[in-house]
Amino acid sequence: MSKKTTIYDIAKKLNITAATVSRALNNNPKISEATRELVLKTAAKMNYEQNRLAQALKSGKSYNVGVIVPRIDSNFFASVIRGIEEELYPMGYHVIICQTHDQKSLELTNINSLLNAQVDGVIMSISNVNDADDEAHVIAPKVLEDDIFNNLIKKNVPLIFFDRKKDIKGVSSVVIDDFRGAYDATQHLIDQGKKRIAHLSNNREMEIFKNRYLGYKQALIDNGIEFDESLVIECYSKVPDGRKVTQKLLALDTPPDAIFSVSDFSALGAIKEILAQGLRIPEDISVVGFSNEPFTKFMELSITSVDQSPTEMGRIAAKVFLEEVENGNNVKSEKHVVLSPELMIRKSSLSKYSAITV
Amino acid sequence: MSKKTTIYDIAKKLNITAATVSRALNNNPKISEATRELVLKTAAKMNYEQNRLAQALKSGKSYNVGVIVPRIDSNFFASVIRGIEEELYPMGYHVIICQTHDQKSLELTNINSLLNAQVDGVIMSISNVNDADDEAHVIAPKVLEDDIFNNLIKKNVPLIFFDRKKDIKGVSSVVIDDFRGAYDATQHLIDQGKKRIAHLSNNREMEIFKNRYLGYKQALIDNGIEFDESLVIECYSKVPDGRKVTQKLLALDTPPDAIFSVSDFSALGAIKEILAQGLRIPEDISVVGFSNEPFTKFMELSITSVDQSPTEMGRIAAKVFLEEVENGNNVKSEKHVVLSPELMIRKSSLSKYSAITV
DNA sequence: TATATTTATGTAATCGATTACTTTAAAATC
DNA sequence: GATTTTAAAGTAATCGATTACATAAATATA
Repeated sequence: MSKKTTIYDIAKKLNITAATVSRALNNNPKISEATRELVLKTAAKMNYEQNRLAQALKSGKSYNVGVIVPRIDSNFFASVIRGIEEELYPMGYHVIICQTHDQKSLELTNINSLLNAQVDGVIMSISNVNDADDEAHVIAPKVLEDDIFNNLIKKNVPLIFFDRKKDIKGVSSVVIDDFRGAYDATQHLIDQGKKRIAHLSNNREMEIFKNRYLGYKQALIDNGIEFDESLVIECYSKVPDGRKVTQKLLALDTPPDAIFSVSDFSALGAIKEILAQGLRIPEDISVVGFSNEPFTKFMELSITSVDQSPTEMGRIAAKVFLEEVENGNNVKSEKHVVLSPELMIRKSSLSKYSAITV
Repeated sequence: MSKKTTIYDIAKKLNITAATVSRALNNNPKISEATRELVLKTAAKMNYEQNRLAQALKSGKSYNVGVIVPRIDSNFFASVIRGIEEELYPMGYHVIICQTHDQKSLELTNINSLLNAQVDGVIMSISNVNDADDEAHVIAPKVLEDDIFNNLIKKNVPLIFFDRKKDIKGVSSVVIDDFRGAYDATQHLIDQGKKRIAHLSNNREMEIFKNRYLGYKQALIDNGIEFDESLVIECYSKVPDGRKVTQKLLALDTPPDAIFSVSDFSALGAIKEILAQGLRIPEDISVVGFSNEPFTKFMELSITSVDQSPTEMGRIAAKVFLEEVENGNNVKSEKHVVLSPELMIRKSSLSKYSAITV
């Protein structure tokens, strides 16, 4: 009952060979119109469906693409994935999604596992280095940070970074202009009359966080505001972490009058702490986040944030992948796409009468 | 350079046959310890990696499992997926995630596409019927609602529903006790002194929404409160929709003093509308949501909600799948797991001095 | 020592689809 | 009518791994 029909079944029924059936199904020109129609009709009648595994084995292409993200439970990554899917599904590709939960060890495991599954490419946002990694060392003692990706590159499997990238020869990337996003956010705070702007950063070995830091710094300098290193604190992009470090900032002799965070989640933590201490937002302290997560808009006290057009980012990453696949083994030319960020101005930073973006 | 080593390469190098190599790699007992070690060492040296496509073709198992959800951009579904992954990854399975965005047409497309990819099973939460579906009719004119799943069942591909299920012979499911979750939430509101409790429902052709509705109703009856149909409104599980229908509720001659919503998102919409109209929460109106999305805890005005232990739900769904796979073609015995919900009491419904859960 | 029994390996088919190469038959050309 | 060209279909190898069956070599038993 559940045995699947193969081209051999069709061939037998029609008294022709499997080769002919295959040609008919693949629109091969070397076949008569009559047999093609006959095969097509019979195939439909017999409920034939191509076995993609066999096809994949023969062609060396699995039509599966791996997508590795820190977590899918964030609007940003979910939206990027949606963009990727929108672009790849119509081309016959499937997307295998892997989460690293920001653990390097899982990143390694995932890549090997995808490689093993014969994916035709990997689109990923790299993880923050923050696990003890003991386990990883047991599993793969000698694998260094860069070897993870070299493994992919050696096998000629297209790799595309988005958002959290790394400069690796031959690897393309799609990011937003983080420097500008941070610059604009900081400039906005200055425009609102803020003078002592703190910065919730994150691991600055990662380009996105380094660039946001630099954009923030440059905006201060360009406005003649002294840069104060003590107002820059690193913390994970989580609510409790944001809250914890804000506590420290508020305990300073001269606490900040604004906070620009690299993450909406730590920005939310900051807000909770500020309100808990009985301070007013934005009158006493303004807050700006990054990523434009939906909750920033939902909050009663809506949060100003930098939009990264994630769906667009995903679509473009997918397009770059498709280009590389078509290029095949040709000399791989890196492609680097930089999208423009957009500041969404909301209540958490709007001191005056200006308009709210959304 | 990038040609992958196969067992034939290893065989040639060692002057043995591929069969022997295969046996050595698969821990087949019919082989000498000496050759096994030799093969293993050589394989490692030659960077051998098994081609899963070939293996899949031979065994008829792809070691891919499809997971279909309305959207991944919700903590609930993302957590279920995480649970599934935690259980399946160690067993060598990969998870292909598909989103339907609550469109039946996409549900159909996804299932066919997964079938085509030779997945070993499908774990899914069905979609709400809410698209015009014109496109779907063009693509697959005659496919009726139930045929979608029959297609899977006929091919003997294990299907497991979670959360949003449907009663289909031979199909297992993992859900929470929605009736109880709703009953507990409503009872809680009554305990807080509320007497006129509205209910934001959703398409009650779906079991989960029907059961939540029934639980709500039963709690009223058990407490001697008259059930008022005009206080029950259906709306999509989205913020703007929740807000819209709340507007109607507040415009009633006798507006409600509490709202129990089947969704945290529509609950949030309700809260926005209530506050916008200058009413107080929970003094004037209490609000309880469903799903325990993280934002319900994050809000300054935290939202009472029903937790569905999504990670657990995912793990169990995966386990049920594994059981069915092991059972193979044996008579399939349906398995129906029902998890217990937990009411998380927070500010949005806490009139008195009782304790907040989290 | 001859025979029976293990043990280790080889041979070849299989999973389903594709494709270079060949063959057959029909149509075109001289 | 004989020969060349073209169209359509067949043959068989291939992708990489697995495995039932066959065989050879080593060991145990009589």
